[in-house]
Parts: sequence; C-alpha cells; structure tokens
Amino acid sequence: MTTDRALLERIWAAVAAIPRGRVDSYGGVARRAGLPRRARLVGRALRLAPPELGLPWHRVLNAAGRISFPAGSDAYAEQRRRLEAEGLRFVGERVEAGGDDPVGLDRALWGPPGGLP
DNA sequence: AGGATGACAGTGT
DNA sequence: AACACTGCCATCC
Repeated sequence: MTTDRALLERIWAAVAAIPRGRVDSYGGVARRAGLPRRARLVGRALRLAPPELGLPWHRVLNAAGRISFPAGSDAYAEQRRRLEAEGLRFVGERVEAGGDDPVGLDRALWGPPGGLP
C-alpha cells in the first residue's frame, strides 16, 4: 500500500503548525498528527513534501534534539542555517530551545495526547 | 521473494 | 551516557 495521502497531509499540517523559533521532534509531530509511534512516517512525509507548501521542515529534529542529517552534509548546513536565522542556538550538535527542555513544544502547546484541533 | 534501509522512537540494561 | 532490542512500514536492492 502506497502511503495514504490523507496521512501525509495530516503530517504536513502538523509540521506547518510549529511556531517560528520553536522546534518539535518527529515523534512529537506524529503524535500531534494523531499517529503515535509513526515517527518514521513523518520522515517519509517530509521527504515527499512538495516544496510549494513551504513547510517549516527545518523545525523538525530527532528525539535527541539534533538534526537528522549527517553533520557536514549540505542538508545539515541548510537546516542549521535556517534554525539559527530564527534565533535558535546550538550547543555542539544539539539545539537548545532555552530552558532544560531541548525540544520544548509538545505538551506545552498542544496539551495531552489526542488533542488535535 | 525476502532482507536491508530509512529526515525515528521507546524501553530496558 | 551508550548500547541493544523492538515497533513501524513503504521502498529499495
């Protein structure tokens, strides 16, 4: 079964909802899209996302709060550049979103699981 | 056909 | 903190 378009669109919407200057994890996006445990699908969705959508794809990091491209790759550099342009700072390879919580968002913004607008 | 892979995560040790 | 193992599932080889 080729990936259901509706699922991709829900993921794209969840990504589009990440506010400027904030970040979220693949797992977090998946949960907010109503697809717990489908982090991998988020990666696929981003890979398949049409550029015309203008998604803030750079705001999606892995669970460790780090960019999921090989450090040194063009993609890595581009993502990091965009994040820094939004005021985010890096500590080594890890982005720091102010406070302890590297990947701040999640609950603070969307509340407990199941809460899709 | 079947194993490996991948823009990942969660739990256990 | 680091590694191992499992869940996930369309694609790739």
